[in-house]
Parts: sequence; structure tokens; C-alpha cells
Amino acid sequence: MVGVANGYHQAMDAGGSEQPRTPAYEPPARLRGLPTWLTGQAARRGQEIVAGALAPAGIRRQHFSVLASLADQGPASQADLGRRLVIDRSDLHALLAELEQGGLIARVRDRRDRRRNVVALTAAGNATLKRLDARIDAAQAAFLGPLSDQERAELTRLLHKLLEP
Amino acid sequence: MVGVANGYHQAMDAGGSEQPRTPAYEPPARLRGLPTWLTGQAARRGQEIVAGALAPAGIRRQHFSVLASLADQGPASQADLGRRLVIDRSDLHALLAELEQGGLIARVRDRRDRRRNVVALTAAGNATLKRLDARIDAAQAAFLGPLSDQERAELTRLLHKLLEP
DNA sequence: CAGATCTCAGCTATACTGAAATGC
DNA sequence: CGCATTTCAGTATAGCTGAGATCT
Repeated sequence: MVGVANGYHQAMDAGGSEQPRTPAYEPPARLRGLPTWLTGQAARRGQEIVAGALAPAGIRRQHFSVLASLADQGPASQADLGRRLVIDRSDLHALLAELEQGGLIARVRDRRDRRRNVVALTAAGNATLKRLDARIDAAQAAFLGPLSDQERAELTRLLHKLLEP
Repeated sequence: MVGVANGYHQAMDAGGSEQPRTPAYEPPARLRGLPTWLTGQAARRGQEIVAGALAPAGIRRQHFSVLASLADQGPASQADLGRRLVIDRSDLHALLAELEQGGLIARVRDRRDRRRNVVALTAAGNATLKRLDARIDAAQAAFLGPLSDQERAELTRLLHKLLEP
């Protein structure tokens, strides 16, 4: 922050004209053109859609990530799970407690390294994940709604390339 | 959440094989293919880059949004500013207090509707914004690094279309 | 001993809600 | 009166930090 506080109580007009205000959602040109801003807006919308699709099942986005990793990549210690998904050890601890309470995962001490918990999907977790897959697919379709099939593929390709390194 | 808590203390192995663990960052296939997930990852990276570019100037992303709106769209009441940028009235209040303390904006009572504050850029705010523009441009370039010029334009077009409605 | 793992307490940023005070 | 605006207090979540207990 630079500079110094200004005065406060001189009077002036809003907008400088007589027209009523424009309460509409209208982002400024400086933001509308920024790729980072557009990406952020799109991500926000996508996360709302996905969260809304998972909520009826009592699952949050990070719960789904954990279940997906266990199904796709197999059981793991909590530390390794956290590294795979870039979820903090502390947050992961809370997520796993919730999933365990729901019977979707099991945590058991690793008999070969007793510092570790081995986290694995249960049968119920596997079945739940299969049902969630359908919800996730519907959410993707809703998210990509305005784009043609070709545009969807191109967007996916560009995002992959953007994240490549 | 469904089901019931499982047992905890039966022993088992991690990974099922003898190899050392894979501490690498390796998202599961179920996530890697999801447009919403890719968009979220890209947005996260973009926001980090932009935040890092603005931080040396003591400015956060939302500060920049406010300054940008005032410059591009003119002075406004706090309520209208909030609607333009989709920033909550409460958060906007805190942001404006910080910007005012830095001398970048001024808040004065609207003499035609004394409930309102008219928020406007100061000369210092305008000068600061011009310096921030350069930082923002550098951040966009860093964000889009892996893409060709044509790909950058295509990504921007697709994101605009995605957000269209 | 150093270092990894799991757990717990707490912190920051962001987004949102409820309500009071003031004015239209 | 109803309604809008600003302000303040509080809540929820995600992401992160520090530290203790346990184990390699």
C-alpha cells in the first residue's frame, strides 16, 4: 500500500450523470480480457456445478478426489495420498475421518511400517463411487453446455497443455 | 454420507507390492480427464501467478478488481460496485477501507442520496493502476507460457463462449 | 540421532449471512 | 410503512503452519 488517507466528507455525485444506476453484473474491460480472470470465472462455475451434483449424495469435491485416487491408483498411506492429490495432511485427516465414518474407506495400520495408515476403498466406497461417476459426467455436460463437441475437445487439450510442465 | 463406520485395527499392507511409495504429484485418471478439474487447476495456477505479481505492490486480486472497475466504468456507490464485480457488500467494505487507507480511492457521501458512498479513484489510485497493468500483463504471459499465440487466442475465445449466457 | 507419519490446534483468505442504523 | 445502503459481527470452507506423539 502506498500513500496516505484522503479526506472523507466532501460531497459529490455518483456516476456524474442523471441516469439511474446499473445494478447489472458487468465486469470491467480490464478484467474481461484477462485469461487468468476468465479461467477463474469458469473454474468457479465448474466447481459450483460439481459441488451441486455431489451434494445430494452427501459428498464434497475433495471426498470425490480421495475416492477417485483410491480406485484409480490403489490403496496408499495418508501421506502418499496427500502427495498424489496435493491435499494437505491436515485437511486429508479430516476428509478421511468423514469418509471412514460413512463406511466408504477403511484406515488400518500398516504392519510393515507402523507409523502409517493404509487407506483403502471399501466395497461400499466402490459402489458409491460408481454412482458418483454418473453425477460427475452430468456435471461436465452442464459445464461444457455452450461448446460444441469439437470445442470441448480443444478446450481440454489446451488446458492439458497449459498445465503440462 | 451412507453406511456405517468400519473397524480400524486389522493390519494390512500399503500398495500391495514391495516397491517404495510414489511420493510424486500424480492425479488419478478420473480427475485428469475432467474439464472442471482441469479448469480448476489452471485457475489455481493463474491466481497464484497474479497474486504473486501484485503482492510486491501490496495489492491483492480483489483490490485490483475494484481499481479496474472504477477506472473502466467510473465512480459508483458501494452497492453498485459490488454488483458489477459480484463482490459481497461486506467484503467490499473491508477492501474499500484498505484502499482508502492507501489513498488509492476516495469515499464521499452522495449529496443526492445520502445513504450512499460515492467511490472514486484518486490520482494516486490511477497512477498505481497503470503500474499494476504492467504487472498483470507479465502475469498473463507467465500463465499462458506453454501455449502458442494462436492457442492463447483460442483458449480465450473458448472461455468467453463458455461463460457467455 | 535425524527423519517420516499421523494427529490436533490454530491461522489466513474467501465467501457468505444476519442485523442494526440511517435515509429514501 | 416498505425498501435500499452502509456498516459490523459472525459463520463456513479451503489451504496452510506449528507442534506433539509415535515409529523407522
